[in-house]
Amino acid sequence: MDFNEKQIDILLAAERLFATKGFDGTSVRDIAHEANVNVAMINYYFGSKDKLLDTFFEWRVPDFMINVDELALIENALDKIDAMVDRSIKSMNSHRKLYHIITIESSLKQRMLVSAAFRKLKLHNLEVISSVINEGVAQGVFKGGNDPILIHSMMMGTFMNFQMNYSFLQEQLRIASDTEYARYIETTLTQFIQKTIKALLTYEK
Amino acid sequence: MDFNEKQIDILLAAERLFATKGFDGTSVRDIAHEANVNVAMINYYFGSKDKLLDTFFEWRVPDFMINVDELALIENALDKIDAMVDRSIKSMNSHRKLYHIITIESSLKQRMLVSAAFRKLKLHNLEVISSVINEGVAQGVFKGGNDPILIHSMMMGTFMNFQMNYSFLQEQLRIASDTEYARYIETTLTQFIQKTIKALLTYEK
DNA sequence: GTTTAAATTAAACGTTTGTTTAACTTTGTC
DNA sequence: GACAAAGTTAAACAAACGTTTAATTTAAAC
Repeated sequence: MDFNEKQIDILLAAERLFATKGFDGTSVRDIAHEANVNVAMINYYFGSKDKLLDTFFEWRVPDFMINVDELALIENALDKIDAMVDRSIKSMNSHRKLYHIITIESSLKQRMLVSAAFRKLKLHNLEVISSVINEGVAQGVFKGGNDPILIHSMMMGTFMNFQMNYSFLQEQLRIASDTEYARYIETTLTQFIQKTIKALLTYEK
Repeated sequence: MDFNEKQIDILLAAERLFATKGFDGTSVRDIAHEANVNVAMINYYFGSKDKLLDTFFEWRVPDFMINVDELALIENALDKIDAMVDRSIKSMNSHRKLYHIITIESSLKQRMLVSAAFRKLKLHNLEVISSVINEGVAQGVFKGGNDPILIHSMMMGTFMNFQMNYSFLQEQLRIASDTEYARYIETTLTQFIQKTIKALLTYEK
């Protein structure tokens, strides 16, 4: 999957506009204008607006996959949790606007290609977190009886909530800039999720 | 705010369609057809499509407010957490499709009226959870140093994640019907969030 | 330098969008 | 039963939508 300069202009323009106005709220003319290309170029290169979204997501999806090899090097189960959360949040946060619109689009309609690719991504990440937890349980570090699906949902949902309610949370947390908000997510929020998972996995009752 | 039969037909039709196709993805003709009314009736009664969404949300927003009086009767801090989570999830779950589209819409653009009402709602619920936690800390039941904003985000985000990825989660949890899924949210998911919050608030490190 | 394919353009395509109009029917009031 | 207001309708509105066309320019190959 390699694109020429103009195609990348279009993909990046689409990313910016989808993130602020959503898929349906963005017209191909908006994208063409933002990318400084003729309207017809979008259909010429990508076929259709729907296929542009599909292509776009497939272009980005590898960035969201949790790197298993990296985790394999870590022995301590608690450290593994920390690392996994850290990498997950960092990758989602670096393309958080894309993650935002993909979540919205695949939740609204079953756009086949996007939803299928998104499903594979979630499945991969779910399997990673499952194996990390199971390993910790086997080592006797973690208590059993916790469904990885719920922990995965908690992590993803808490992060997504920071995406979807960002203006409310910026206000509440008294954060002025977007960059400071991004930093907050990669420090305080990350630590919170790490702490939450570890608290859960070692909780008595 | 009282509506006649036909207006309620329109509001309910809009709720169904917005939930499945989103706001931008739903046309006024779709709504008119679903509600078995003429297209012009929507503008006649609500002014515009945007105002319909505003009116719609203001119509439903009281259902999402956590009832403070109910919580005041409970003395034990842990029980109070349980009750608060239970009521929050139940109210969101009973109108979960609406909550879904409101979150999406207010995250995409600053629809003034909707966002303002939604902001007030979140502020109210955040204050409730803050006071419950602070009370528990004052009683010595909870450890201090936990930001209520993060706990609130975790609860809302985890629930919302079950809304936005429901087809993926239905598959993973091997749940066949929507009603069974709703029941899962009100039992297993609710217990998970309750446990998570209590684990956090009593966690050592 | 000619030929062929790819890239790019402005214009037009047919639909669909939200909204308004103007005619008509129903309902309630005196 | 006449009158006014409210409710309801089919039709039309202009604007925006995604997409396609046909003409033109650019680039590459021989």
